[in-house]
Amino acid sequence: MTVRTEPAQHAGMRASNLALVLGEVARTSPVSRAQVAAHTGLTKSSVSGLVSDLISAGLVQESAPAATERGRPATALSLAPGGIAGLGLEVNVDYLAAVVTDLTGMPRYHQVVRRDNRGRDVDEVVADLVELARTAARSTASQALPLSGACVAVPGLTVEGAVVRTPNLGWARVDLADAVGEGTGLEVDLENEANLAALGEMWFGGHEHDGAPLRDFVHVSGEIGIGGGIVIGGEVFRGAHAGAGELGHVVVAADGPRCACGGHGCLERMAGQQEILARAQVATMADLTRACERGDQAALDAVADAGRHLGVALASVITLLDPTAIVLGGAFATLAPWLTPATAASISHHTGAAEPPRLLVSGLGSDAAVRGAAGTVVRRVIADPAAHLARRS
Amino acid sequence: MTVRTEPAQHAGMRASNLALVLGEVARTSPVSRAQVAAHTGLTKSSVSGLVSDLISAGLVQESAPAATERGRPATALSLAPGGIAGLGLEVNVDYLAAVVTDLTGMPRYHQVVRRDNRGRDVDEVVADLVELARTAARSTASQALPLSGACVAVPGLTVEGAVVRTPNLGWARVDLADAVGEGTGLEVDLENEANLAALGEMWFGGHEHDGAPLRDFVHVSGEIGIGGGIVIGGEVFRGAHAGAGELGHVVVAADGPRCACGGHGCLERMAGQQEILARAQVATMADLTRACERGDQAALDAVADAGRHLGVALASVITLLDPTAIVLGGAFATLAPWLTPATAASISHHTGAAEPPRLLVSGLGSDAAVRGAAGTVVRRVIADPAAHLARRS
DNA sequence: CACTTTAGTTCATGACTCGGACTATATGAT
DNA sequence: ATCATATAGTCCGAGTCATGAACTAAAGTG
Repeated sequence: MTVRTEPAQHAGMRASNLALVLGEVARTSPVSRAQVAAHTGLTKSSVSGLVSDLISAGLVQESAPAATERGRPATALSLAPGGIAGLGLEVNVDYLAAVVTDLTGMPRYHQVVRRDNRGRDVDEVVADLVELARTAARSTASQALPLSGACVAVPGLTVEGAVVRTPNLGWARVDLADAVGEGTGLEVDLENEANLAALGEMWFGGHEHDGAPLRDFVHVSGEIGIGGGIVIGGEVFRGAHAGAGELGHVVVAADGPRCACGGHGCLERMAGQQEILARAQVATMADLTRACERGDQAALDAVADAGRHLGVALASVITLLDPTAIVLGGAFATLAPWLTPATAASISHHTGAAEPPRLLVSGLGSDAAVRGAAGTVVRRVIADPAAHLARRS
Repeated sequence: MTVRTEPAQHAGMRASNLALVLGEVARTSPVSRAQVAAHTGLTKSSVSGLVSDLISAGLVQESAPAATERGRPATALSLAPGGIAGLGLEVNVDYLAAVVTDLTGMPRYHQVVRRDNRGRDVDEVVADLVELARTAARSTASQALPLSGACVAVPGLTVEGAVVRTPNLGWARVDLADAVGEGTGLEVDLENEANLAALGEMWFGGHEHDGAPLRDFVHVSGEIGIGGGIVIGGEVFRGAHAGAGELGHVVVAADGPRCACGGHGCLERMAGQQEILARAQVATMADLTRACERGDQAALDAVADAGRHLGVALASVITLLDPTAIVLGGAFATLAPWLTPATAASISHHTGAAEPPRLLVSGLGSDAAVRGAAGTVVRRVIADPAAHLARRS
């Protein structure tokens, strides 16, 4: 039922099959050419030709023949770790970060610069980010890894390479993609931090559902604000104006107080960090965690209450989107031991679903977004190797 | 970023281009071959060949040459009204319905049988539906219209041709697709009534956004229950287990009473027909409409209150899904004059969105789902004409 | 050491689309 | 009238790419 918009030509056929083969290699490596042929439905001869293109492009490598049961041993194919790499960057309220990931998803460079960026001059922060990116690029070059591009995680709404607004950072109309692109010479994309965290969690979080990686889930990131990333069929769901997934502003109390967003009774207003800290009567998240650990009742009550509100929001998410799992990330991951019991109870109190989604806890912490950003770059090459071949020829 | 799963072969290339050309003809008819070539990016010679296949398959027809500015006049192409047709069926709480639609979307047969199907023997109702389908098929045959298939709208959850559960009809595990298929000799699909109503509204409702048909919206159908259909990029969004879009069970009152679904404070429990009628102290929806028309305060209050609750649910839908519009259908369309002011106010009270989606009212009434069902069948042929060519050869 | 089994390559065949040459049919200028 | 120009559509040779069968390669088995 998909509306087709592009003509199918011979080049497109080859591009599609290159992607098919490379995707198979990425998913189940090591594999032989014969296995790829069997899994994809292509013939052995076609696969041979396609693979030789991918090898000469440096995206796939052959390794030592592995003996099979009988017959001629298969030459194993896998993604080439030295083929290309992707640069992930992140601007956030209290840190800047950079990560370089190779084709296999392995991190090859990692740097975090902690500093409160609220109130700082925007140009200064951008300059810091560009410097961080250039250092990462130099390190990558010294490893003889060509960078394919960069992706920046931003805690707010982005449209076509520009930051439109970031509620908790106070930015508006910043041409961040251009700035980083000029500073590094790379193609740069911008994307919402919550969406990238969700993707990072999918690719690198190690969660599984029925033996396969999660493909339909909602990722909740409790940073200063509460963000949400919706992943459907392995892809981020953005809505009509790239504003989808704003879990923090789902209504959890119809008669609730006014939120900074202009609405009333939003989840973020009722269960955001500010509210939890105030109710627990502590100053920082670290203090809150310590208070919970020593069994402080005010802290435990504040967290449980936030968990209940979170459950109300998630109940609506579950009935509307029917995901297979919910992943709690950011501060919610840290608070999970005291938060999730209340959340799970609240979800089941508010839904009648026969098959409730699983409630998982993120293992990546605050790295999820940068790693997702770097992953986005290399995944793009895996999804369309023909474009990469065309660029380097 | 899409994961490719099928090899691209020559036949697939042609199939894709047939769909591309037919889609162009469907979208902008009448068109000339030259225009199709310009819009699709295919060459004139390829388009000629593809069009001649589509004409000999009876899907496209040539009409009289229309004079252009200069040069040789173009032969106009359009969808053939006599090519194929789709049968849409609907089982609902208080009626059965059948509609036949030709390729152009024009209804060629329409029949509704009103009768309360609650409590009736399931086999009897199925037999009635099959009889309705056979009568429709006979009428279609007498018009020399070949039926391509059928689609049944069901007020509940369906999985692979079987009804899993219908809360308001009390059915469970009914192999409806098989029953109708055996009775008519057609390929039969089952689909949720709310989803089909949303599609019907998109294809036949006449709504527009920026000059183009709506492609990202949420359709709310207020029948006995409250259903929701989410359309994203022109396609129904189903979620991981086909359970997405259950707007009726979004939480609108965290401390609300228990709902029939097992949850608490669901929209349907707070603003469903049962609740509205009870609060307005009238017996039927017709009575309610009359009461509203003559300005009865209890009725007006009951409807406004439902509108407020609906607004809370829609506020969450808007922040989560970011649609371009909300379409109110079913009973909500009838009650729109008294309902929408409260709903719109409630939405803006609970969201801080800069660009609130438009709140539209359905023009199709309770026909939306059957027409959507019939449309689904013909759209499938338009989206994949190669499959149709293969079947008839 | 022949036989079987599996992996991967080679090459002729065929199904496409492309692109340019060609025909058809109109309008407008001379 | 006649020619130039513009546009629609067809025809056919050329090029691209997957297929499928025959072939080579490299192991294990009896």
